Amino acid sequence: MADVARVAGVSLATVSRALNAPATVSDDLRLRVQAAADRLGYAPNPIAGGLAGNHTPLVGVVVPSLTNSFFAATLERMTTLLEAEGYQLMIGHHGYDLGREERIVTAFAGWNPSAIVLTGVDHSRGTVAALSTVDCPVVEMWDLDGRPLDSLVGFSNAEAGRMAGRFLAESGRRRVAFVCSVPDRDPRAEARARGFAEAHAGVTGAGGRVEIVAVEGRDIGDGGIGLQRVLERMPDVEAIAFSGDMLAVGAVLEAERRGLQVPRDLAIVGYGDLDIAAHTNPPLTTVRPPRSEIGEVVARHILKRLKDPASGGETVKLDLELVRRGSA
Amino acid sequence: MADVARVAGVSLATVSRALNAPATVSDDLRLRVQAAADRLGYAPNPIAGGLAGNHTPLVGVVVPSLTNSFFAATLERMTTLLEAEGYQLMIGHHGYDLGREERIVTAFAGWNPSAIVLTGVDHSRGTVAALSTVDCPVVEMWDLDGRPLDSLVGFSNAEAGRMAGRFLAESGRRRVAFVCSVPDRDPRAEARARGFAEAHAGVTGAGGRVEIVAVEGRDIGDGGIGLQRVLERMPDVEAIAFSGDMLAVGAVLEAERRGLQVPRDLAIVGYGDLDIAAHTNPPLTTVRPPRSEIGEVVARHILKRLKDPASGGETVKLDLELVRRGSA
DNA sequence: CGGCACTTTGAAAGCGCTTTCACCATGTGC
DNA sequence: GCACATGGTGAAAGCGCTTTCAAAGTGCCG
Repeated sequence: MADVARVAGVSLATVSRALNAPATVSDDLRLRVQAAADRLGYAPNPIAGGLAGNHTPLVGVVVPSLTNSFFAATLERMTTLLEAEGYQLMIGHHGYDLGREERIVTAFAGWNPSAIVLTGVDHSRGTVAALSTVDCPVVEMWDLDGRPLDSLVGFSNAEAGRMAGRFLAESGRRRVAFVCSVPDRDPRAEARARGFAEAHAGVTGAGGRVEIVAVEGRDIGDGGIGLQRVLERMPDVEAIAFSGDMLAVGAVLEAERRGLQVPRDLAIVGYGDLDIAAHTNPPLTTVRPPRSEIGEVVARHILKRLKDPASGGETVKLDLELVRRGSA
Repeated sequence: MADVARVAGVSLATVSRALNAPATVSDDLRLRVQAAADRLGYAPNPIAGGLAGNHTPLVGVVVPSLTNSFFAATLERMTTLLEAEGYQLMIGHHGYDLGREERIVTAFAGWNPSAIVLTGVDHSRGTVAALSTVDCPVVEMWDLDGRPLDSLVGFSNAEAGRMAGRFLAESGRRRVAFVCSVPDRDPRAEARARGFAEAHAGVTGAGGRVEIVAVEGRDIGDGGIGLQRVLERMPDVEAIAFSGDMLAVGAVLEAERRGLQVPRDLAIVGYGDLDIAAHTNPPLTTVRPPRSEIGEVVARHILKRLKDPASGGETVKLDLELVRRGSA
């Protein structure tokens, strides 16, 4: 930076101002400093900047899992937008372990990041404490059913379930089931299950029956297990919704093995709209969560709040979409 | 840190040494400093540390895509191991665009990271230049067919193809095909295709015939297209290998639609061992790349080199595995 | 018992920026 | 024409740590 100052014939302070707060400097100087910086190929040192100022151009993001394509899509979009504005993403994952989340957030806090993004609204006391030591926007994402710390961008899992329940009820299915994976009692899947039952009952009233069945995993193989369990309890089931597409795909395959024709004998609805959903036989009807939309809205929201520090926390509710394909 | 020094009754320099280079300080002092730090809940400021010293506890990782479950598995394992040692991961993705890779690496370099991890061995001149300005280990991963900049952890894509080709030849399939997706002329898929043809010819000699067929996408739907194209050119084909599991799954579904029985009428081999591979009907025989093993080895390698700066670059070749299931 | 090498510790100089504060040169109102 | 507000600029003090260098303390040898 000293070189730039020398070449432009100004002081260090002016270079800093010209580059970071163009409005506070005369046009003439700004141009001269810009030219000098370009000529010398000057790249600001973000570490020094972070030490002297309050914030580093880092955004800490913590997700439960990187291999989950939902969060991956969110992260991908978020990285792209934030990178373009000069921010780097620090990413951590905790596998739904609030203790690990706390450790990650504490580590992030030490970096004085420009923003911190969390997944979900359930956090340990320690996480909240760590967050309060760092003065930056905090955005929670994905969940909507809870009290936000600051900003919140998400959708309602209950609504995802309701969409499926309402749709099946309105297309005439009276005897239905919801297969819910319960690895570590996933509250999101449970919210979808509740929403499903509630909406179906809301439409069919006393004429309908809803069975909720649990399976232990969320892999494709567990879908077949779920189908079998439903059939044991409710042999004349007309439609099944699943807490995830992988389960639903497994159920489509298992139904085929059993000679059940989808959707004639049995309608199947998934959740997630994974790539594979469009390519089963028949293709899967599913509820699509706004995966990359979340990433986009979170990134834009962070950028807005950083540009205008006066703006405060805000809750953004994004919509889900029922993607109708062949299976229901 | 000043507080810790006061409580422990030593100077700032001693606190710094006691915490970062325990060997250079007497046991007595180290314990006193540790106790004081614990009591005060002192957490070192990584930004100040980075500015004063040479390196920040950051590791920059650039992958082509976050939504690709191969890289996601690698990242997940790598994050876990590195996080446990106090490092944070900065993650960028470039979508196979070398220009974006260069921009990401340049940005990473400004952070004086402890290590930089790249995917593949093809990089722009500018990327290499940016890398040379930062004094830290550089690890390339996934590819092995190329000249490493420093360290390299990967496997041979050609070998992946060879495994499939050898396996099909040895199980008696003489008339075979390889369906290769060519989005942006993926050199990895092409290496697998070459390896496949070479190994098959190596076993069958003049008695065999190999057809290589291109498809434009890599989604599940493209597999059916690939199968159709092979059938047009080689109606009596006995086995087909695919450059990816999604294609292979699509082919399994398409074969079923056409009344071809897998593997009796047609053997199918995939590549990738995605979750879904184990759950098609029949389950997919596929070549499994060492996804999370790469992440693990890269992380351990970085840790080793950081602990012992004398140790230099190194190339680690990881093995693939042919997972035999029902489809071949 | 003096002198030497070696170990252990502290003082202080930065690392590359941001930001406060003081300063100077303008323009404005009376 | 003078006091005053206004806008633009520079000097210098850190931000919280690491590391060099010198000093002090320790043990060993002749």
